[in-house]
Amino acid sequence: MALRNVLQFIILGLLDQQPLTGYELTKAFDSDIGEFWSANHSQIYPQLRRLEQSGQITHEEEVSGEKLARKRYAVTADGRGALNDWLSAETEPTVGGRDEFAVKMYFIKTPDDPRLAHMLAAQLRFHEQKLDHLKMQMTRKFPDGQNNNDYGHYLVLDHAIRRETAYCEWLESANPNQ
Amino acid sequence: MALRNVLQFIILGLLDQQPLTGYELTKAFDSDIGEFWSANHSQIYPQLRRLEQSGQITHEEEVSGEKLARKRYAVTADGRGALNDWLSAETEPTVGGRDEFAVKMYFIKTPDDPRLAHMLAAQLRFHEQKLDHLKMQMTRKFPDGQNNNDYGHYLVLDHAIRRETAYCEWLESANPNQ
DNA sequence: TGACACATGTAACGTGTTACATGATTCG
DNA sequence: CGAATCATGTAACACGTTACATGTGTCA
Repeated sequence: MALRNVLQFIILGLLDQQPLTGYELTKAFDSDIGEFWSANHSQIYPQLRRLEQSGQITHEEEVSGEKLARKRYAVTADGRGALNDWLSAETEPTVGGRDEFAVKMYFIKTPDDPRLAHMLAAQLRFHEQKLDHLKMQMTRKFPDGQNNNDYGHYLVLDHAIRRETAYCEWLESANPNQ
Repeated sequence: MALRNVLQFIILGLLDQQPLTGYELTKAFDSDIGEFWSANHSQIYPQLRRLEQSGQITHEEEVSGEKLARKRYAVTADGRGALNDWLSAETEPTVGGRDEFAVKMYFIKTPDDPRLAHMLAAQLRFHEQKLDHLKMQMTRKFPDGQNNNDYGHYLVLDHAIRRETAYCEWLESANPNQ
């Protein structure tokens, strides 16, 4: 299977919700969507150029202040078509995402390994903190389960919370001193 | 943070368990360890060459039949040192592994979307099957919780099972018709 | 003798990260 | 007026996937 360049579709999807600048797109990958896909501005700007050249997006210059011109991009009919084709296509399930810590654990031979407790504790601190942060976002954005107009957003947050919960439970269960 | 070339350490770790050929290393990434890291032979053979050039591994020629010479690699003292340094170093926690399906879900606006049920069902079939497979491996390799001599192997299997369980539960909960 | 697994390598390309580079706006 | 953020771009490099390429061993 050829590489599909998923980034282009994510950009189309974000621009379909509302027109955005490259800078705003970049920030979007640091929030909710970043839980399951990330990208730097150095990938985004060239991709925007290619999407515009192929007629899937257009931009308007927006001037704020004296000189600063930013480009606000919007999806064209063509782009919306490509987005819907992508959404409707069968999705190759994700297999074996890379996890350096899990691989390190594979090389720990016995529960007595003196490094084990510290390694687990460090990861647990991080993932517990992340879980807290995600739960706060959930209560802030979806108080009392209101999610009918923004279901996808709710789904990925819920997914991330379940993932981090399972990760923490694994880390706790892996500690033989508990 | 510079890219750390994790692959080299995984190879060292696998060779530290027992000497292996490039072909056998390649197969290792299709089994247990493949749940959290994968690599093709086209990455492995060049990496073996580099590891040998830097003195971290050596190889012996092994001839089977008339002509077929395979190279069986083993870790040197240097290599074992590098492996232990890697294992002992702090591990940058994994953030936001890429998941194309989760990203697609982000763009589903409402629970009424006509594509939703089919999308969820297809993923659920896959992940349920995978979960079954993992559970079978677990009972086959660790009947009655015997894992003291192969703890890491047990840990990653357990991790993969928890991950797939959480994934399935998410997919089921995301289906509004249930 | 044909298919399939074993076995090793290189080349081309796509994707992702880090670093380089520049300048404007806002707010204290 | 200095720092932080807004804003856009390119270049170099690292990593990963797919395709190309070749040959042996085993078993039906």
